[in-house]
Amino acid sequence: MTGQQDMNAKDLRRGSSSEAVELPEGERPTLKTIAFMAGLGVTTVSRALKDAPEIGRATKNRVQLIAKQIGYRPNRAGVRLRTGKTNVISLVLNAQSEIMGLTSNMVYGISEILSQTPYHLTVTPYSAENDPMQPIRYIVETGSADGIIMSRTEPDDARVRYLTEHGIPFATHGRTEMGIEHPFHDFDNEAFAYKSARSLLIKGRKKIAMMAGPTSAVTYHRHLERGFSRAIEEGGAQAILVPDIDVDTSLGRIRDRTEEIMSGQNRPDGIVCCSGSAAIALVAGIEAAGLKIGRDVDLVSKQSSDVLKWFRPEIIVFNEDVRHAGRELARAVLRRIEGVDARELQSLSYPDE
Amino acid sequence: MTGQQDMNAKDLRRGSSSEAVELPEGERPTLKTIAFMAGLGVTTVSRALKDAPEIGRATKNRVQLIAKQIGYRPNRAGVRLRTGKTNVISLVLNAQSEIMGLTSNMVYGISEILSQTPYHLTVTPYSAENDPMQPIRYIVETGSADGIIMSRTEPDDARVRYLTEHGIPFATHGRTEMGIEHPFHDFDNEAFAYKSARSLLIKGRKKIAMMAGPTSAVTYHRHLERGFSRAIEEGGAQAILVPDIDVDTSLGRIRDRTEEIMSGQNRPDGIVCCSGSAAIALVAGIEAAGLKIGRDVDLVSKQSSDVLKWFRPEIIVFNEDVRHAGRELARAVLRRIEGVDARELQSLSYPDE
DNA sequence: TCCCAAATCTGAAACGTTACAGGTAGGCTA
DNA sequence: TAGCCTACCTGTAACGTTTCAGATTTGGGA
Repeated sequence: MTGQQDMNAKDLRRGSSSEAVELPEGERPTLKTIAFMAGLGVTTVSRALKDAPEIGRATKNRVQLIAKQIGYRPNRAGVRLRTGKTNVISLVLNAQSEIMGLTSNMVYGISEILSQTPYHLTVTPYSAENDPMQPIRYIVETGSADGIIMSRTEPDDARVRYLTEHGIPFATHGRTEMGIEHPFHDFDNEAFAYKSARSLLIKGRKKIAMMAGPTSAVTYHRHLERGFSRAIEEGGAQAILVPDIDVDTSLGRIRDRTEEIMSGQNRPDGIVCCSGSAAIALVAGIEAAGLKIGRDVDLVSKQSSDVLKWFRPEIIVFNEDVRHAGRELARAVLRRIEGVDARELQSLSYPDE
Repeated sequence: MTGQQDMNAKDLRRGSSSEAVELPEGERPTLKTIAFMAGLGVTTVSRALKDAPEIGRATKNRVQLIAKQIGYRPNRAGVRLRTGKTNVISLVLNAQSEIMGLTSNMVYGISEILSQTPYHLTVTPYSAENDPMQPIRYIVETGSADGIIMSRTEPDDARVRYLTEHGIPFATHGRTEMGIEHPFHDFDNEAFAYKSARSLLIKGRKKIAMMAGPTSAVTYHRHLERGFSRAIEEGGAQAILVPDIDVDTSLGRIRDRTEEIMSGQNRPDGIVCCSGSAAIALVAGIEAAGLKIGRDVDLVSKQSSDVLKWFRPEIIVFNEDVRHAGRELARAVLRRIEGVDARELQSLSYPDE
């Protein structure tokens, strides 16, 4: 009864004030729309929708029902302006380093998780010429995301330091070595390199080379080297160093350089490669040198799509599930935003044959 | 002089009113900050920053200088709330159809253009199980983007119709056939199929098959068929139909099916393929059937990364520059948002050997 | 001298949301 | 009966921007 009277009183009050509230408006419904329909104040509606304790059970149910019925969705700009919360996760990527499907799978993995939340995903690539800090600084200065996911993590990563200092939630694809605990997901490249080298040793290969990550700059390069060296030492084999090409090198250059090396004196009889597309260029170089995979040399590669599986001649392949990495990273930033301790948001995935 | 006096008067007035404006605030500068510094009203500052005609030259210069000095950037939420303009372009993608680097290159191409504008890029993948309309509807209903870029365009595309009716700017990767003029960028798949088939005919191939786009659903499938048929007819060759596999088929299935076909009676001696990764699976199938590329059968493929260039055995390759497509599409939506006529925003790119 | 127009500038209101600081009604205690 | 607590609800202000409807000043013409 009282409620009903209130509502009428309110209608009148509203109607007489400047703007008349038309109910079946073609516009998007707002809190005001619901408030009018329910005969309540917008404050109450706002609280009812987020299950605040000071609102009665019955009212909550009624408000939530109306909201669902008319398809209410909070206006992001309103929320963002008022609270500063953007509901955006930003993926910061290096535009150069595209290891066959890496970016796409990462994006899809992240989206899988975000699609069940109010979060949107924005993608911010930066080119190699630019400072990797630039997009990060932009996001922080303009407050354009609640959390950041980034790759190409370095042992001493300026971005990690900066974001930690500013208290911005983030997760990295790859680990750091700077004594700062932060959320990450990493593929166990040490295990991959170890297993890869082992599989070559088992085939009787004795002079083994590795095509690693962007030299030393990126942390996983160190992991690869660690696993690789361990296997080499254990197997009493010889490591052949090829420091002048890495995953970032153009495929043409990789092919040419491989041909050179494979035509040289001390050529490897086994190669560990950590990128699917580079592997294809390697094969081209090897064959250009007149050698045959499986006979003169064996090749093990990591891949992040399943293309290499069908590649002939046969390459031993370990899979890195980047989509899974995307899911893990998304989950990690979200939970970090919720305040979960960074140490609980660190995960590793293992090479899968 | 007068200016100076005004400023003092204003400072005083402000200072005495409720909120004291502290200058060296650690917060992000807003219009109010500039207004205070310049001794002007926020309205004037807002107008001065966008070169409105009713503001004096001197004032504009002064305001713009201050803005630059203190690194002012408009608050997106404020603008969005007030004007409804999001400064967001949304890329809507099918998560399944990853034709080797397509997504990444598209994203990078778009970003290249957007990075010089106030626009951000959000990515919204949808899975094959879901209705392709769903993300589109979401964007329109929540007003979460000023423009949309989408791929997998169909001859009669519900999304195109919906967006056109709602007056939302968009650009498609691929053409429609529904009599609606809209911005698009397309790779000339007809020319590609024609040239590809021609190159096989020139090698003396007479029974030619094609691995086309997702059957008939997507427009470019028709273009491929048109170009293909034309070449076949002109060359008096025989087209071998393989309707049960297409680019969306899993690589494993493509390989197996290819082996079947190539082991059969009426096997093709030339194949046109429109996806790089599918080509690799094709080769696997061909070799599994005991045949040799270059001797028993020739293969022409489209590719969107340069991986196939180094693939052995040698495949004839035409390049589709998806990054360029991304740039074109981004430019198209932006100009469409500015109100440019759709017919001026339609472009085609040609196969490049 | 007065009036008008042009050139500049102005405050208030509004977009949709949440936080703050209450307000009211009803029931319970003393 | 008074006083107080609890449960529930409320209006106002604020986030930063742009739009609206003026306000003020200046210069010039009559």
